[in-house]
Amino acid sequence: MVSIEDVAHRAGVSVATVSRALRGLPNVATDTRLRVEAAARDLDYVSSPSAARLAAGRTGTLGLVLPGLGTWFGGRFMAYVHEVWSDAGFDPLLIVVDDHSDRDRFLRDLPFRKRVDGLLLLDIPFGDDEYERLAGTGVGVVTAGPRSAVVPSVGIDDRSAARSIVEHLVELGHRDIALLDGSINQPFDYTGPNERKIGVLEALDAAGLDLPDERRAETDWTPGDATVAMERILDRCDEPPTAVVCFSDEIAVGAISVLRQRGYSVPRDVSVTGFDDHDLARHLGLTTVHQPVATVAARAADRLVQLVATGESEVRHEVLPTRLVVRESTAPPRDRAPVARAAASVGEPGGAS
Amino acid sequence: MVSIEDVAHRAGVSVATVSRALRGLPNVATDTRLRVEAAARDLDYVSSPSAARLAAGRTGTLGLVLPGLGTWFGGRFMAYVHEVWSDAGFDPLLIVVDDHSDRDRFLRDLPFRKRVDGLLLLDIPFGDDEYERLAGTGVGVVTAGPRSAVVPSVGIDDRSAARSIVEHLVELGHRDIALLDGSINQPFDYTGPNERKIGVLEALDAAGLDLPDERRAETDWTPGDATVAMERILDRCDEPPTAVVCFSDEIAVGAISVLRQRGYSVPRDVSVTGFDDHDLARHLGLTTVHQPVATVAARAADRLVQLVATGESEVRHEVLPTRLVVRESTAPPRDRAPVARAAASVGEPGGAS
DNA sequence: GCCACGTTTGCAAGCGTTTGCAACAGGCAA
DNA sequence: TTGCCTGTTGCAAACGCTTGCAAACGTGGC
Repeated sequence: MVSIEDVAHRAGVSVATVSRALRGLPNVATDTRLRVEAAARDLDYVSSPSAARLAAGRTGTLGLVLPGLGTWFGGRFMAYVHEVWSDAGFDPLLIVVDDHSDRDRFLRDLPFRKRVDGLLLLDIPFGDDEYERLAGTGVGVVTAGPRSAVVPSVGIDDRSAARSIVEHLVELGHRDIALLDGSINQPFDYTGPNERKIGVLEALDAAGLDLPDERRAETDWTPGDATVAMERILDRCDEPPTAVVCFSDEIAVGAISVLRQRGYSVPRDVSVTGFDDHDLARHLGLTTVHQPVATVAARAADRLVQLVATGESEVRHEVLPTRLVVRESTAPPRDRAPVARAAASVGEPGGAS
Repeated sequence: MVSIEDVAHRAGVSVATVSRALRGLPNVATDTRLRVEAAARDLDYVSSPSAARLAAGRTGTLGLVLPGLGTWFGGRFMAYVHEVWSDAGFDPLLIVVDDHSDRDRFLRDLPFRKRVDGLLLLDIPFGDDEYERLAGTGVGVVTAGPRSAVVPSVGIDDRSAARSIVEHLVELGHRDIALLDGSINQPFDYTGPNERKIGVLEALDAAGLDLPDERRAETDWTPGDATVAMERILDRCDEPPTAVVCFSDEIAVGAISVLRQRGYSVPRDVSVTGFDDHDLARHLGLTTVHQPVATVAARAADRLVQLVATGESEVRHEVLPTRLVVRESTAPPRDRAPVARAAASVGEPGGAS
């Protein structure tokens, strides 16, 4: 293994100079730099991150703390963050905080100590004192989603986004609206979903509508579980709802599949809305709220890089716009004639009744 | 920052003993170990990975080289690998090799040197000499997908999986089969897709069918591009195909959306098949091939861990089973009556004509 | 021709571990 | 009692870099 010392010998300078030259520090004469670079190239030298990190006292690593990569959103977010961080010369360290015990352990053990220079917390809310505890370890902290007084954040306005979905349905004339919440089995109230819930309730309230318990069910964010939840709602209601609000596009797909199996046509009998604007949503004709995952992720990632680099400490909150995207899964409710409970149209993928 | 030395003082032993005790090495007396552990706990000590790595000459990191995290498959794969590796105490390092220039640069610069102990190559095929070059850097190498004589691998039999899809269509009576290939804009022939192509051609051949150019188009694996490809096929063919084979479920969704927009009913007018068994495939009623992403990823990840730990060098190839999953997007072709070119049924998400 | 000054370079002390080797303590057989 | 062996421990040398400080080296102004 060729080390910095070998390069120093070959270039006829000290290791200190090699270090400075190769990292592009300013106080190196141009011809020296050239000579060093040539030597490094000749020897095919690559520097050892471990050694550099130890010596410099930085980890060159940033932590991304998120609730699982299983969802479309989580995977996407991680991809964008990765890109920004690698470009900035940081290695990402993934920390999955999936349930309550994960969260407790995370907070108790602070498992990122000596491993990261900064932390990006996605959608996992903490109390102010908990943020203090995290920041108290000396790492920079930025959140994507949760807003608090102590750490900067980047996010969307989940509440008003959710409101706009419901308003859309109300405008179409819906009054019997059901909610497929995403929170069961979840460690805690993820900020986003929680805000969405509030938004939905606000909008319903403003329209003079209510949300009886039987028109509401919780899911674990997977389409599979969404089918169970949708079935529960249908089983419990005398009249099916005319519209179903879902907290993610994936949930919406599950809901739609159940509705169709039961012989309801979407959107003729029941309108369904999603949330996210999943890659497939457009091709499935799903009415949803577009949220700029790429931008949120990139901005948050970048903010953390800046914070770590400059040590700036301004607690600024960035809110990125969402956009209601109306597609074919929503329509005015039709007159409440008895629903034709035909068998699901087998052989029709996502097929209509 | 509390260091190993502080712990040593507190426990009244040398740093060497602390190091050994905390790592669970055998040659430490039980009561010493206990004393050390207590001291470490009292001081809230965590060891510095950088220092440990430098001293031990290992990086504690494994590299995952893949073509992007954008697809469902990529994201999923990465998630499972991450889980296995963190449990084994390794940090994953993601290296995205997205196109030809990425690949060249990867091979030229070997950017993982001094950064990883091993490399897991997903679906990016190299020549034997290139594998030699990679392994020549001293890191362990395992592939997921490509098979070669020099490195161990884990994968599926893409070829026979693709064959089974086509056989299914042939059995249903289809003779005009189109192919939505996934390879345009791709850096190179990803192993999987390439094998799938061969499988499709083999099966068509065996059935005495051919695949004229106009019934074949390439996509970049996104549903959006799949729509373009599907349109191209429809525009070029006098008669539309009665079945469309797609190289991923995401491509299939794009294809279906175009078909429906053009007024074809799936599967009544055209059958469509996917590949992967995407989370949503079930709820979309998509006929596809299930491939065990979780198992492939976990096995491959684990194989690399073993290889790095033990230095074993057996080149074994593991092939995991796939399974044809017939759902509602395929059916026998209907008689070739002129197709009713009705307008797309607006308001029907993925709606049938 | 001298001095002060800015630029470039080298010296050497870390950074916090791991690990080969030697030392040491007891226990046991001779 | 002595010697040997096993099981524990400590010493100290790496590991390969970064960086504060001081020295060396011009340079231009006087």
